[in-house]
Amino acid sequence: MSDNEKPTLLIIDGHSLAFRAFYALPVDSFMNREGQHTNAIHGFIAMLINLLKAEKPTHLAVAFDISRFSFRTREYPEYKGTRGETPVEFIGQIPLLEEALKAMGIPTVSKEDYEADDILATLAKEGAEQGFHVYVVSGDRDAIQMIGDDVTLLYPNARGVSELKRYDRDTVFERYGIEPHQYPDIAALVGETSDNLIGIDKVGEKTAVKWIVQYGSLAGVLEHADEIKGVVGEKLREQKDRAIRNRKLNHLLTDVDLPFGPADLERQPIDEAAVRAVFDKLQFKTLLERVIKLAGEDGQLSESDGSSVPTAEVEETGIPPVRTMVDEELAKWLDTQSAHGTIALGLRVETFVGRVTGLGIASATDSAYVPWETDRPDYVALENWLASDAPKYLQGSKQQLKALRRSGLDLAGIAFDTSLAAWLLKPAGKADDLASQVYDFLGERLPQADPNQLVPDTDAVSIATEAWYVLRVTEYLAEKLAQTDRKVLDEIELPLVPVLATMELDGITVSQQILTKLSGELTNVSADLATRAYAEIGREVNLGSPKQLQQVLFEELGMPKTRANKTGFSTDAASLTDLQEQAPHPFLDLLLKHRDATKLKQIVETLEKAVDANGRVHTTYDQTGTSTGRISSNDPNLQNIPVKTSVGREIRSAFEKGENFTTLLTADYSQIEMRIMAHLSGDEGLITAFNEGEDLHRFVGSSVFGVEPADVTPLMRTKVKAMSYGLAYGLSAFGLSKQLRIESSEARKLMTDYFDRFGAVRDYLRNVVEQAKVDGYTETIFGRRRPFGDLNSSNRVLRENAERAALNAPIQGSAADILKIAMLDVAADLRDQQLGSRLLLQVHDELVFEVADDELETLTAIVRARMGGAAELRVPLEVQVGTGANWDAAAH
DNA sequence: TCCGGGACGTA
DNA sequence: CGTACGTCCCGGAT
Repeated sequence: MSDNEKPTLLIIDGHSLAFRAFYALPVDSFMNREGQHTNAIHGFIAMLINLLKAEKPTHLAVAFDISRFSFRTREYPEYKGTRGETPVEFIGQIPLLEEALKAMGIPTVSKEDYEADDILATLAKEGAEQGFHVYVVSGDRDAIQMIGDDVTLLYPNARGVSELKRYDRDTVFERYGIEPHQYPDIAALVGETSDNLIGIDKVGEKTAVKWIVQYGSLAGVLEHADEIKGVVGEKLREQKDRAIRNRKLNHLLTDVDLPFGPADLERQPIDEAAVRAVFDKLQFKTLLERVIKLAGEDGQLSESDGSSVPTAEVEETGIPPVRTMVDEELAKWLDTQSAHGTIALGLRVETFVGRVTGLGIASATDSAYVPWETDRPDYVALENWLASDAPKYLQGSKQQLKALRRSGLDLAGIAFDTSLAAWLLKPAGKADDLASQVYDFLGERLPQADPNQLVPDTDAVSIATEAWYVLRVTEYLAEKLAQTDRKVLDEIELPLVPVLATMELDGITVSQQILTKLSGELTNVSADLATRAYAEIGREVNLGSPKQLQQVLFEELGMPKTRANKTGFSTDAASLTDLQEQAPHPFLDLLLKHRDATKLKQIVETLEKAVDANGRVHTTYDQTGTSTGRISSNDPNLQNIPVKTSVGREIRSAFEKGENFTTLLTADYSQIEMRIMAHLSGDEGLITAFNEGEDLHRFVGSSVFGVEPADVTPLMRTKVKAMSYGLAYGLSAFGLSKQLRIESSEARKLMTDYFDRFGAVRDYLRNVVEQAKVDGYTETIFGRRRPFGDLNSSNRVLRENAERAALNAPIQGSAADILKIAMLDVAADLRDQQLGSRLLLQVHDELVFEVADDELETLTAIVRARMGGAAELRVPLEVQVGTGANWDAAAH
């Protein structure tokens, strides 16, 4: 029997969810005419509606604790003793909630002397045995032990209750590295503050997991307690009774005697009259509509289709009514509204807990809601339309494309994205969601509709109405966008969306083994360095606290003051290095090394957490993350993986080729920004340097210092290199002198000599800023604009900051454009030639590929041709290619 | 729990 | 007194 044929049992820990809702929603905004607070009830029911829509359970129940006393408090009176008094506003909400649930036909269950979690555990076990797929909703971590092949836990995120996270065996393994049934063993060792259960001192999650993996269970750990070395071992032996007690208490009973079993919990029709009465008493008007509508959709209510918005609203705003459609009606509607796929429609994908639950599709005059259920045969027309080139307008298309792909659907024909367009118009600051765009651009209010919202504080409009708003925002933005930016949107940004989405979904293999080894080593190294550092100053400080370090360095050790910052004096690496010269002290060196080790340790540990069940790490690229046109990478950031030090390169070596691939291939542009400067400035000297010079910096050095290339010393080369790179950032003589640690007079002379030889570069850089002052924006080679407001500011700091940014923008931005074009061209070749090799990473001037068997030669040729030919400049674009089994080995 | 600042990794 | 990012930790405010 496949999972989607199985009956679904949804069971909820009522108290824990109501309590979360209570803290998530403002108490004062929810009160009925009798002065009864209702925020917890409102939040709970809103969440419940979402769950019913998303999971479509066939059976369900809500379990409640009867009191805060149970067999556990009898055995251990301190159990849950840290919990304060129940807030007075919460009192009275639970009975009302139970009343509302009863009216909705939802069974509630509780039992004297037991906690709700015991009831859930019993029902979960019975349900799984009887062929159900069970969803347990609980905010108690002990519920993890219930998870199994047929039991999924939905757990509210730490951040309030706005999202539920799905935990199955795989996610538990990813998160903790153990099987769900082992979780109570971990918790017993670590302790659980919210239950007032104290664990073994010095034992955190990491240690507990290590032990349990090694010895299999808590019993195994205790058996081998004598073998465990160090302070933790002693603590374990001293305090093992705590773990034993904790384990006894956190074990959930699975044999509670209940008056009914899972099969008796079939969903019942709602009692509409009773629901109206209770909801009226609670003054839940919008929730009432949603409950009635939901019952209608599920066929649990005969009348009221509830699927169209009130006509009054239509007259006020011009929003077309939403029609819910499937099957032939949908097929026909799609064909008509899109005029056989020639007219663009607004599209919006509704998701809940990462799954597609519905689609909103809109034309200017009509909108449709399509509930999404897997395995429906009649979506062929919809699937064809989605996968076709028929134009669609979206907001935030990449995320929705990914959701569709995960649900087995493909999406093509992305013809506009209001997020990308708004970013091109104004590339600074954070990207706006649809509601903000509707407000900012149209001046209308769109009730927030976060698809993952567990407790929406307002009623969302239909996803179909959102799709209609996407069309309207598109209309506004399309008119605002400059011709040049429109071209960038159409030819670069929009086609890049599916390329980035694929890269994100593919991910890259990262070796857990290497990371684990590194993290162990770095932990030891940093602990050792810390101990030695403490010895030097005779006390322990938090080496990660700049404030405490200031105390040590400038007050206790009386060192000379460094560069000032807002909190006192800087303790950054440059300042510490300076100090080491002026007032040598062994502490400084140890501190620097400790910083180094802990930083790398953090990076390794962050990466470890990001590895998925398939051993791959998936970043998210932010296409609207920069003001220059670059893309940024986050969660985790794979664009700042260390490379400069040897330990850094070890981290890089953990990035490996995938199992069915022969090698990784990296390709990067050499000196792309300098080449762009040569192109844009037209400086003959620099152009010659690129066309003839084997070693650019040697060539430039010979010119600046007036010696033969062969006579350029390493020192001269270093100076010229720093000068050249600094140019594109607006480096000053002062900055150059500091970086090279030379006199400012020498730095000034270096700059003068440089510009004597490469005068057109100076003229260009000046001209960029002058032109930007007139135009109010800069422009890249491909027409990407970046507006500047502060170039004529009377505030010198603001103005000069803007000047440097303006000077850099066309250079960094053009380089970004070029790599994006290269990515598109390479991706097109890979697709057209049906190759198995895949583009995995982008790091501003570098691409990383995974090479399929027998494709190395073909891919190398494609990469060289496409990257080298991405732009026609007055200097060649040089591409360096390297291969190897891991990212470090593939570097050249 | 949130937020700014400091520090530091990358191109 | 060098551009563009993201993430971690700390510490003070909430």
